Amino acid sequence: MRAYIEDIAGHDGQQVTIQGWLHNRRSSGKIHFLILRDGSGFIQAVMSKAAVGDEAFARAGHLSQETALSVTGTVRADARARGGYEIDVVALEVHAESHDYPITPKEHGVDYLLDRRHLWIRSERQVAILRIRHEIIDAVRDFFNGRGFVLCDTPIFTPAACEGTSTLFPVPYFDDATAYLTQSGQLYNEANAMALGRVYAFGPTFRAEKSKTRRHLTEFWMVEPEMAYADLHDVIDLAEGLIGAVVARVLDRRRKELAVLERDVTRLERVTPPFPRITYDEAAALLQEKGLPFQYGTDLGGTDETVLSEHFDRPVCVTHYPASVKAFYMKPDPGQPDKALCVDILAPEGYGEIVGGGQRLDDLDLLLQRITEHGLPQEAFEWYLDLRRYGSVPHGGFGMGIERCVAWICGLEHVRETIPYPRMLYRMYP
RNA sequence: UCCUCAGUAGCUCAAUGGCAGAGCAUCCGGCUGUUAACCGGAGGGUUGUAGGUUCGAGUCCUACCUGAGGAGCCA
Repeated sequence: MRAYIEDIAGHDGQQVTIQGWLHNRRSSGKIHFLILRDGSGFIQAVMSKAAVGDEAFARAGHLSQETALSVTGTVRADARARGGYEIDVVALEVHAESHDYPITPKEHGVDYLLDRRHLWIRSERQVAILRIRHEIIDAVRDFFNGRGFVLCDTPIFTPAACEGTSTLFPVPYFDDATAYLTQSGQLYNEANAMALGRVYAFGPTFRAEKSKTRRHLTEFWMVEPEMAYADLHDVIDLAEGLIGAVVARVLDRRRKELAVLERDVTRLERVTPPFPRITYDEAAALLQEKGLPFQYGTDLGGTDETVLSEHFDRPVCVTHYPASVKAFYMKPDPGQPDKALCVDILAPEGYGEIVGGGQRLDDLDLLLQRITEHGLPQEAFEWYLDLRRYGSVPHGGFGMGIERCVAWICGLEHVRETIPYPRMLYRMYP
């Protein structure tokens, strides 16, 4: 009977066939220990010379790392085994050999591993990370789908460097036209929300910034919800609920993977709403109190984010940034027009910004004024301005970066391990 | 674009300016409970590239290349 390693506990005492690859092998004269992996897990198969005969035993002694094989044997609970079960081998079939597999069970450098990312993802640690990534994405979808949000994706090709701030990737688009890879579905999301009420987009995002830090990729995934008839508090409540639900889901279903990563789960167990909410002014005071060379009125830098997020034991919501450091479409606070109704959520343990969003500017005249102030071409935004001409309502939303979220929940040093094939400033292979 | 660090065997790393080394991987042999198994043996080198200093350079100097971390930048 074919069985997957993740289901092995349900086959105790039965004879099963595992189809997979040889992860590692140890040998002790008349007994081989074969560590198998099949994508769903890892398990130790025990092959004794007495059980399979001299010839088959000798052959198994030469199997190399990542040989594709099927192993048939009896499942047996064993306290000595990691995972609690082993397989006593009665037969072994090799499907394809593997010679000189480059990733040995010893240490390797980052550059070496990234050049072999297509093989690196076979390792136990990388499999754990990618399964947690899957769980996070699944939890995000369930969260929105269960709250009446409609998945409504936004285009990857966009017509112009719309917001005039971040650097975009240009792409030839027939004849003499140039398209740009999206840096955010934000503007289209607002149109979608006016059509469907509550929507979310979930797709890749591209930034051509020459950023070379542990928090940056040139291609990353972002989930962006947007709600009609919503204010800043609704946006913060939603983001808080999402983060709480995602962390709870991973803690509930991916304990094993977190253990592989040696993640301190007590730090994650504390991540329950409500999260602390502070204003930009309060954050600035806190930073100055801690003696950081922070200049009031500017955006928070990487160090500032790290210090702030380490000050709290759960994600912290920072609101009301100066309007001047935020995008043109942010709605100013009626009580203090120089501040924007925006929120950034900083993950704890120094992981920095994972969410950015706020309430959108819904007044036509003020939006026109902002477009002018930012030196943006009004004609490119006519469709966006239409949203204010035909039944404008208070609305808002946010974007959450999946890779930063995965890095935080997994406790990783760098976002490059959070996506199967990271795209970075100087790396596009494999 | 700038700053810092690194580049030596397939991999991870040693080597005071004085014979190019170890562990792992590979191959051969040993071991019936191993957990990155262990023990013994063998093969494996244009020290990133190009110059320079020196009796002598992996080591010091210059330039370049490649990578890493950070800054700037990044709603």
